[in-house]
Amino acid sequence: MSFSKTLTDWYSVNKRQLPWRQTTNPYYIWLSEIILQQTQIKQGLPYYENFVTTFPTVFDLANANEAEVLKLWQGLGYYSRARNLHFAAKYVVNELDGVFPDTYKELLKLKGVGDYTASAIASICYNEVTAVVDGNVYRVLSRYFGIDTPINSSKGDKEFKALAQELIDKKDPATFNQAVMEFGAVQCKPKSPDCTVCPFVSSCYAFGKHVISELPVKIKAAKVSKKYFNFLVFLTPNHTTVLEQRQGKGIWQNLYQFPLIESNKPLTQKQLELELKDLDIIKEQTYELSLYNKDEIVHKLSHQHLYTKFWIVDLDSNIKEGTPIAALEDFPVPILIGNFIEAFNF
DNA sequence: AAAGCGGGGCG
DNA sequence: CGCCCAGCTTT
Repeated sequence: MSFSKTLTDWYSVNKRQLPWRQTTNPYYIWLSEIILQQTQIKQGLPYYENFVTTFPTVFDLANANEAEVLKLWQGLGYYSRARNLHFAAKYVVNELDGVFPDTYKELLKLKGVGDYTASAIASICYNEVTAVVDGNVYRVLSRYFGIDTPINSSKGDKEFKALAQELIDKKDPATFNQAVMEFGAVQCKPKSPDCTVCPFVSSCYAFGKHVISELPVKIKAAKVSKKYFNFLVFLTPNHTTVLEQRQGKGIWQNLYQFPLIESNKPLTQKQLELELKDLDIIKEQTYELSLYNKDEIVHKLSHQHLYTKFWIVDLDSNIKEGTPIAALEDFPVPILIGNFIEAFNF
């Protein structure tokens, strides 16, 4: 039996029921694919439900403010996905009369849509024969065929894409693509897959050679850097604080946070007080400074570890541009800030 | 080609 | 603690 047939037979028996499998509406498929980039289904599912409920059509999404979109995305990470999602929705509405692109090539023009996502939408919604290559596909193909080209290299990119394109079922690319991903997620898992119940066991290279745990090959990432974050939580007599929007290019772009003093080493209270003198908010003010968390909160990103202290700055008088404490929940914030807001007794 | 970008879950 | 997740964009 062919690779494709074995795979799709497995899929017909083992596939999970998921909301985006009940539709071929490109708007919903697009939403699901963006949400699921680098994200496990269990984590992305509630966000998908929220998005389709809040923004039932691409017009609703396009008409929203970016902050509303980011708020709904809060906690999911990789926030450029949300910004690009919103940008692309406006593009579809304003430039394409709300009609989604219907080819791989045109889909690629949407911000946030790369090779994988364009292939997924084109195949699932329009039956275009273009193979998806995601983390699951890398794993399944590298093991079954014994390919040790690093998956995070340009050579690996081309090699696996070409192989998947050979294997894909030309008559039903949508089912094949979803089947290979589902197979990778459910059966050919990263750790300790149960090969005794695998339909490919008799012909799988990695199983035969006992190299399951060595495939796929991936070039290791550089070591993570450490940063020291000092957030200033201002409190005023009339129950406001200060929240600012992150600018520039780094992490959490366009999300909100408490005023931040970043340093290369941990700051003592004395060192921080010196920094405070330069702040506009503090000028001419008397205040009382206290440290909220004695032990630093370590927030781990893919390649940064953020050693975080929250400093409470109790001001004697009110300020002009304060954010009412009651309005805090309306702003999109990084989960690190969100956790603090939830825990702190304002 | 390499770096940057989140947060959660698992062994 | 390291690794992985329905990857993309920028440098």
